[in-house]
Amino acid sequence: MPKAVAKTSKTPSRVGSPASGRELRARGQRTVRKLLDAGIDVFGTKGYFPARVDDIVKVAKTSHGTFYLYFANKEDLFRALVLDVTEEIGALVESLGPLTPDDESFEMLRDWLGRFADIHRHYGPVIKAWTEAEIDNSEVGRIGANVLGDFVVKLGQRIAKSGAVVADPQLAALALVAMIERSNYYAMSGQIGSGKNDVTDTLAEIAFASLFGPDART
Amino acid sequence: MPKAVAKTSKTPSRVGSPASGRELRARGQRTVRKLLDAGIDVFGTKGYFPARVDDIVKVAKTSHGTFYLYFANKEDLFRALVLDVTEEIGALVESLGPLTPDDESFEMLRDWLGRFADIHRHYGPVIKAWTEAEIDNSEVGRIGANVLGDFVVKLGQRIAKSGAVVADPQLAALALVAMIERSNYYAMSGQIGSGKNDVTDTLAEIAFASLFGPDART
Amino acid sequence: MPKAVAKTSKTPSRVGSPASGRELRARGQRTVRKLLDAGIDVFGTKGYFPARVDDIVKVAKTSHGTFYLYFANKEDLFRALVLDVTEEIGALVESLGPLTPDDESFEMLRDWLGRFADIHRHYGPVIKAWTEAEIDNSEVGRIGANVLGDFVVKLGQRIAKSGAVVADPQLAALALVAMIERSNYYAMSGQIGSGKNDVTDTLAEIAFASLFGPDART
Amino acid sequence: MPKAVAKTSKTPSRVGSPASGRELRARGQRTVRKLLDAGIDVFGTKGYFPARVDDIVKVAKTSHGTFYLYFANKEDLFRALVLDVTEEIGALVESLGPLTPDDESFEMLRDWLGRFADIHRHYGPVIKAWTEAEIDNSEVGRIGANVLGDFVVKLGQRIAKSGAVVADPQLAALALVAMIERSNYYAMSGQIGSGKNDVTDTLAEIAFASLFGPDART
DNA sequence: GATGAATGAGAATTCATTCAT
DNA sequence: GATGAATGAATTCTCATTCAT
Repeated sequence: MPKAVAKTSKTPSRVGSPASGRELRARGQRTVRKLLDAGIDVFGTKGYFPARVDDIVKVAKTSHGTFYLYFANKEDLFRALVLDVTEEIGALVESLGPLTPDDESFEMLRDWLGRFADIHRHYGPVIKAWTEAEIDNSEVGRIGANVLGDFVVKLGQRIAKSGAVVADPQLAALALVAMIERSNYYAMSGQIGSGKNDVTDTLAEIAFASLFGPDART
Repeated sequence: MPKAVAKTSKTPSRVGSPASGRELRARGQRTVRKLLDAGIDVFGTKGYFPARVDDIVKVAKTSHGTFYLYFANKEDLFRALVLDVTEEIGALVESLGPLTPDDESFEMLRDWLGRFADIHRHYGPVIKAWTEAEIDNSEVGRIGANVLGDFVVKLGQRIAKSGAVVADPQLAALALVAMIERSNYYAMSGQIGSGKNDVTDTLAEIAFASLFGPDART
Repeated sequence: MPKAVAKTSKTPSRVGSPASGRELRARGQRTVRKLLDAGIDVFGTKGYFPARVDDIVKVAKTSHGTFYLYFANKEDLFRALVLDVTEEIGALVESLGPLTPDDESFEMLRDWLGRFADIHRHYGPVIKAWTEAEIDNSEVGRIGANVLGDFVVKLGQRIAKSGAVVADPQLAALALVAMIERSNYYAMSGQIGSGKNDVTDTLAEIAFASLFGPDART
Repeated sequence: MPKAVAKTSKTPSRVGSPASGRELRARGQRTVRKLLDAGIDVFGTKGYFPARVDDIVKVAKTSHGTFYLYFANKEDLFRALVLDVTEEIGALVESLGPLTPDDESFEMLRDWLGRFADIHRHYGPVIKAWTEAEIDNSEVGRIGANVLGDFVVKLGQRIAKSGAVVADPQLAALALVAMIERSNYYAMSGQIGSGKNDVTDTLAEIAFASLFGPDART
């Protein structure tokens, strides 16, 4: 079983510019945490653009003034969140093992997809918003693209080495990543009745079958 | 090969509320068309939320006042566009033939995906924005969900009847639809170097292989 | 019984500037009439300021262009209406007979108030709007004030000559005019259940009693 | 003589929706007050419809943003003012004593009318605008009708009990209320040269005489 | 550290008026 | 004479950001 991912409220790796360089005491840390959590909440509920600083502030039960004490603006807070996801997913991607047409590899893939789903469930809102792409022309869009890009490249390599007969491993990887990401998105937004495990199983099944055929695992 | 879909400037099926009920003369029709096309353009360039009525008006080379003569607001114009796509995709979905483990069926599927890609290329911006989900809690989100929903159901039926061994045809269908939609999205937003045909081929390949194995077609 | 007043659709004494000086043929006259009637209607329903040229045009079943063919703007049409009422009321005021503490005079007063009510019923909307006073600093307000002013003066003279014991005949006249005008206004706007005759009777009664006491007519 | 009514700057009973629920500190209260006072001023000067939020804001020496911090829009501020007047007039109406054909009762009535005039002088603009009727179909119109309605009913009861010979006490009350309200209105809008006391005296005189005859008080 | 209040630039919307057919 | 369409100036309203306490 995958080690659960989300340390919901871990103090963020880096905080927005205004506070940068400043050492935060316990109280400050708590406030920042409240704001970040509120961000996940609000971005998830309304989406990136419709989200108002006011909404975040209300959910976090703080004031406007306080918000700008720790973040330069909405995007700044968002960036902080994105960096967190990026890190988590980056680590996950690195951990993807080789693909071979046997049961063991299938299990590995399924577990791995389960961990991906865990991340998605927690940071879903952020991923969704960031998928909304070119946000304000900012770097955020690019970061997102990079993460997915790394994912695609890694999976492409695994496919290439797997001996599976696919015309273009990179493109195949891209299609599979698209499938994995979107399916989890649908699952998260409650558009699917089925639970997480079913979805994960199906994704593993399809990905595996598309490479080695439906009969590769007994 | 299917004749490409988008008659960019076909008269829209339904026009926004303000103009509703009014019979439009040639001139009016031209203006509405200019606005709709400008909408596709601007939504594609900046995304739904950052798009300003002002941008649309500039591209359409009309005045602000004229815009509100035909549409109640940005969302109204967007809805008109969505209805168009919805119609096109709905028709396309209906035309999906049975899936069988032979070359002919594979060709059929690839052609069909090609047509999907055509629609996507033209209405991409709209689909993207609408996929970006429940815009403003409006009905638009729901419409989108329905269209994709129909797609999933139809594909699910085809899979169930195909004799392929999949645990849950509906879930599998959903994953494949997710893959198809997102891959085209990546392709459209230029995040992929490869051309349309490659992407379509790969999608057909994966979808087919996931059902019948990589060796089903000679 | 008073000769009813409203020749609803008589061609207006003077038409708005754009058409001024031009001789109107039958068709034109009909159009002007439709617009004036629509004006009464719309001003009555929504009030002067909230009334839109568009509303008037719709009620009159004409086009925007046509409106401006005959009137310089909303105020111009309104002015035309006001002139009509002004004329009617002016004539009525002139016809007010002497007040004496006898039955005959009471009858006369009641009839006279009945004729006032008739005018009010037909042109009520206009009077109401014009009472809204200083419309756009225009002359319209002043016209209205003048008409009421003439009314007050005339009644003041009648009171002064009547031998009634009132401290200040002019002020008393003003108070009575206020009463008469407003009561009819309430009656017109349907805020009173009672019919026209009751209201007229009551007004006559009060006005008479306030001058000669409740027992003056037996 | 009654102590004049209007504490121009009393804290308003209820504030517009946006601020609702929020507890206002001293500073905020002052701002709301400034806006309300500015409202009275501007509505008085230009009338309800021609008044621009911009005008109010300028008079109040605040910013646009601040206005919308406390009121949803022009109508909202207006409603707040109307509620204030409503309250004041409601209380006044309750305090009207019995009418009897003697000097004391006459004095009472005159004093009472004086207090009415005081309210009218201060809130005149508001009363005027609101009397201008059903503004935007909003509840405001109805509130106004209610207040005047209460007034009419109360006065009607007093008349019925007074033993005066009037055909229909309710209608008579209505006519008198119409007279009182309108006369004060004329007085306020400077259309009358005479001072407040003269007007009040005349109103008392007429009302009294219409019930008991000109000779009821010595 | 924290907060309520204030601000103003930018976006949306309305509507009287003009124009081409 | 009549009309549908176009226009843009004037207004309303929103919301990120700053400020004083």
